Amino acid sequence: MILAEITTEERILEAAMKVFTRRGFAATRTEDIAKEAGINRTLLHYYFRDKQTIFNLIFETRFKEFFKGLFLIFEADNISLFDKIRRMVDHEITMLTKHPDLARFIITEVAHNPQLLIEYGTKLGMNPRVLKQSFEDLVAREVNDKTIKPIEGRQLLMNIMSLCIYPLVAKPIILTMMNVDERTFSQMMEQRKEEVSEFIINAIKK
Amino acid sequence: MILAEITTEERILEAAMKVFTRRGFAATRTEDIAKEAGINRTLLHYYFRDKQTIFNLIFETRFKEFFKGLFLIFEADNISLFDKIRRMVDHEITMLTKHPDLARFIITEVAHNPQLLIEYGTKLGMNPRVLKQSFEDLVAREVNDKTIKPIEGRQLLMNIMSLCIYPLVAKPIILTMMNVDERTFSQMMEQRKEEVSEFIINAIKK
DNA sequence: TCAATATTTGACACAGTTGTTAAACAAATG
DNA sequence: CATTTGTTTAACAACTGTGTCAAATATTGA
Repeated sequence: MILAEITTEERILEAAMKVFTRRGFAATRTEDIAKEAGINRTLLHYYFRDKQTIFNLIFETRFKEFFKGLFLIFEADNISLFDKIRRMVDHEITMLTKHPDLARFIITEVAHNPQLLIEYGTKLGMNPRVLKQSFEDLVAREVNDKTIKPIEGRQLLMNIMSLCIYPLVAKPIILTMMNVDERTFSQMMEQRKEEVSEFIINAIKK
Repeated sequence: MILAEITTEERILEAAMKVFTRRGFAATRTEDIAKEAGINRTLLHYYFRDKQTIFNLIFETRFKEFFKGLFLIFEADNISLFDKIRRMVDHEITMLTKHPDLARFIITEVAHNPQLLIEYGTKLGMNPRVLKQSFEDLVAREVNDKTIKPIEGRQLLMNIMSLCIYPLVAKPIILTMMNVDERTFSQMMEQRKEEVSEFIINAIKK
């Protein structure tokens, strides 16, 4: 086995990532993962105990992917609110465009099993309340200084997340309803990277 | 069987609605539906052929629930853009707050089987393109008249939908991440009915 | 009360999924 | 070449879920 090549173990994880993310835990068959990886089911158990074990590995990775960058921006200090918004929007849309099924996957799995959020959240050392608080404080300060219109930090945060995440979550619906192809959709998302930040800033600036 | 009482058939459909909406098709067991309805599995097959039949009935109902009101507003004539936005936002948030799992259900089922959207869309006589076009025309006119900042109709539409729908879709995540209880969440959604329209209008008005 | 209808029980066949095992085979590595 | 490691094949047991059926029982309406 040459080092530069990807190992079978990685191929399996890669395949599991695809299938689990597309179909979710319940609808995924281990056979589907094996087929996607180009191996058979026995080999899958040779490397990993069972379906649940693989899922946990995948979920941890994808969970991190979904939240990590965002929390880095939350933490970032000495950045103006508007710049923070610009960074968040750009990061979220860029990341989700690269992984179009990621948000839907995380949301539906957490909806089916809310415990996952607690478990992997703490496992990755996230402290939502502290980080969220820092953003809410930042917003409250700007409101107080009357540099932006009055708005609650958590409502603004929800708005930012909504505008970035929803289009990807609802992508299968949007493609049909708006009658656009994959290529056009990508262009629309590209366009949003700029426009959404300005949309938000226009909405709140005085 | 007294007429005023709900029939067993209705009890089953009611139960199926709850379970399917919460868990989706793949993760739902007919046993779960029977238990939720307080009857046994055999009776379920006595009234309905099979799981798929029940699912189709449920999906059609919920699909209509999700899209109907929105399309009515789309169609509505002689309404200013801003009023149309206000109506859409109010309707969407009100409807989704009443049915918190509805949006996630429709989105995930359509993501698993895009054909559903085509099938039930045409079945219910929706013509997305025509309706969407009327909205895009309205926006284009306002942009042309320079009464609002330049924005594509479809981007604006996506923004409106995002701001209304995402918070409900991501509710299980938001509850934990923002550390709020059901009651507080409801209040936040109530607040959004007013604030989101104004947020949008501020974002686009000149 | 009688007959029709609704509901439960228990059993069953069938299909699908999961996880395991033994044996054979292939590839790579010393 | 001999050995280890990776992989496939085939078969299997256990379990779960679906759909069906016959018989027994309960409920209702005529």
